[in-house]
Amino acid sequence: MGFEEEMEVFELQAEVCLALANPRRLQILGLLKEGERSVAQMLEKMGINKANLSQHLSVLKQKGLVMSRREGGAVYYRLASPRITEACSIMRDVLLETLRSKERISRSMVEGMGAVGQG
Amino acid sequence: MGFEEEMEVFELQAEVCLALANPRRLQILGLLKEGERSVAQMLEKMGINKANLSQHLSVLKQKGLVMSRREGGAVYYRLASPRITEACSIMRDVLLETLRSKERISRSMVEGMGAVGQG
DNA sequence: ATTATAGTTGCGATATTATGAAACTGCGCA
DNA sequence: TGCGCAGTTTCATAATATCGCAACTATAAT
Repeated sequence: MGFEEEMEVFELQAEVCLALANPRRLQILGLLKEGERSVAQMLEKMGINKANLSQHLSVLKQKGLVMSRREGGAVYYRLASPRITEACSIMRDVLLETLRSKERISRSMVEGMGAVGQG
Repeated sequence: MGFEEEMEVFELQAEVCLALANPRRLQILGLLKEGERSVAQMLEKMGINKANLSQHLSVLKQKGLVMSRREGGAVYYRLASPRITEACSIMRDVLLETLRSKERISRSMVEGMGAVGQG
C-alpha cells in the first residue's frame, strides 16, 4: 500500500475510533453485545434523552459499527460484527493495565517519601 | 461492577478511543509498531509540523498508549503495550469489511437498475 | 380519519479539538 | 558562559462534537 492510500485508511480508521470515543456509545455497544435491542429497551437501561440516543445510534450506524432493522413499531439495533466487542475489550484491558501501573507509581511515591505533596 | 463504576470505565475508555481518533496519531502508532523511534525519525517519515507531532505524542502519552525515554539529545517513543497494535488491527479489519460490503451494495444497486442516479 | 407511540432530524448554545506560528526549555558542546 | 539543536508549550483560530428542545415521520391501534 502506498503512502496516500495508507493515509486514507488512517483517516477512515480515525472516524471509526471517533465513533467509539464517547461513553454513551460505548455503553450502547456494551448493551448490544448481549444481543439485539430496540431503542426503547436501550432507553430503559441508559439514563439518557431519546433524541440523544437516536443521534448516537445514527453515528454508530454511519460508521458501520451497528445495523438496524424495523419490526412493527420498533427499530432493533445489533452489532455489525462481533469483532467490535473484541477490539473494545482489548482497549479496556490496556486501559486497566495503565490504571494499575499508574496506581502502583503513585502509591510507591507516597510510601517512598513518607509524606504527600513533596516533589 | 455497579452502574456508576461501569460508566466511569466507559468514560476512561472513551478518552483512550479519542486519543486513537486521529489519522496522525494512528500513523504514529503504526510507526512505533516497528519499534522505538525518536521524534526526529518520526518527523522524517510523516509530512508534519514538529510542534504538531509533539502535541500528538503528548496526547498518546497522557492516555497511556506510548512511553518515552530520553537518550542524550533525543527523546525516544515506544508503544506502551503490543496489544494496542492488536486492537488497531481489529478495528482496521472491521473497517475494511464495512467498506467491502458498502462497495458490494453500491455495485449491486448500479447493476440492478441499469442506470445511476435513480432512487 | 384520528390519535398514540416509537423513533428521527434540525437547531442553537456550548465545549472540545486540530493546527501552525512563535516562544520557550533542556541537553550537549565549544 | 554562551551557542545550537531537539523537543515542548503557548496562543489564536477554525472546525467539529454534544446536548436538550422542539418539530417531524412512520407505524399501529381505535
